[in-house]
Amino acid sequence: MPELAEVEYYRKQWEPSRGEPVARVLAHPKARIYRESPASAVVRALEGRTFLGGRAHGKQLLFEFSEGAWLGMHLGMSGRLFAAPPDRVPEKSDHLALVTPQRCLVFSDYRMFGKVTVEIVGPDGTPGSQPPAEGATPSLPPSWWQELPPEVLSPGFTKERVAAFAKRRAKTPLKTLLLDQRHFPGIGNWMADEICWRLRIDPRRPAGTLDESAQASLWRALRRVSREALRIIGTDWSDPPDSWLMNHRWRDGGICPRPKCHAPLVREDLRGRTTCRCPGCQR
DNA sequence: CTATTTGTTTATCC
DNA sequence: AGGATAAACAAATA
Repeated sequence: MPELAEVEYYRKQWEPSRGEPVARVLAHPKARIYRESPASAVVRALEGRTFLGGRAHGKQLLFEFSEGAWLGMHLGMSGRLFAAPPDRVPEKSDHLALVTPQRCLVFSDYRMFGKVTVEIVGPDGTPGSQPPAEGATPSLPPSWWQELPPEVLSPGFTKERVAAFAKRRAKTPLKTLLLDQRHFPGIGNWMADEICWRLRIDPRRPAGTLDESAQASLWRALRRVSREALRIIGTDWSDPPDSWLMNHRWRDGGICPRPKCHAPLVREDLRGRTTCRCPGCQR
């Protein structure tokens, strides 16, 4: 489910525990989310350390703990984060729970397309199993985090990057292009459809058919949708206004919300993903 | 019982 | 080499 705005919302759910010690870590050893870092390693790395807070980058999450411990996370299709009372009895899909004096921080993911990773990073940024010395400088994030592409709302995300990518993948449908996390981190299925719809461009259109002005429009629409989604959904999961395609895309018989269009929306498969478009205003 | 799902990775072919 | 494509992963919900 989660795209960049939902991921940001989930990140915030653990924030109230900033500064709290992790007394106990509950991890289901057989869960597929531990396919990279075994549950035992996650427990060992986090138990007894202090939770220092989290950050989001597109669909990626990174939580920091004292003494250079970092918990990486991807929510997959069905992952979600929430805070519960500290005496919570874990439910079936609660694959990871961090128990602090005040709360139980839960990662729940019934489909288990999500994953967690854990890494201990030395004060010089090198991965190491030894905790840094007392009074050491704060550790840097793991290298994989530092190598992520520029976020869509960051200065590094330029029109030129978008144009170059569209040119290189000229035959790829625009919607498929937008789902590429190496270039558009955090854009998922509904945001990609929303962006194409705002541009009035058919999501099946080859990316190479966009001229310079359409590429610039793409850059703007992508950033506007991201910014507004973060503001509306990322803060408290409010519903976007009905002027957005999103509120109409899943219902059978949905109608295009664009003023003076109101054509029936079409839902069909595009490269394996359900895609919603308006045949009336998207060309 | 069948179809569907807001995601990523991997294998395979070109 | 790198792009295109389909399948695999897994479980709840309609």
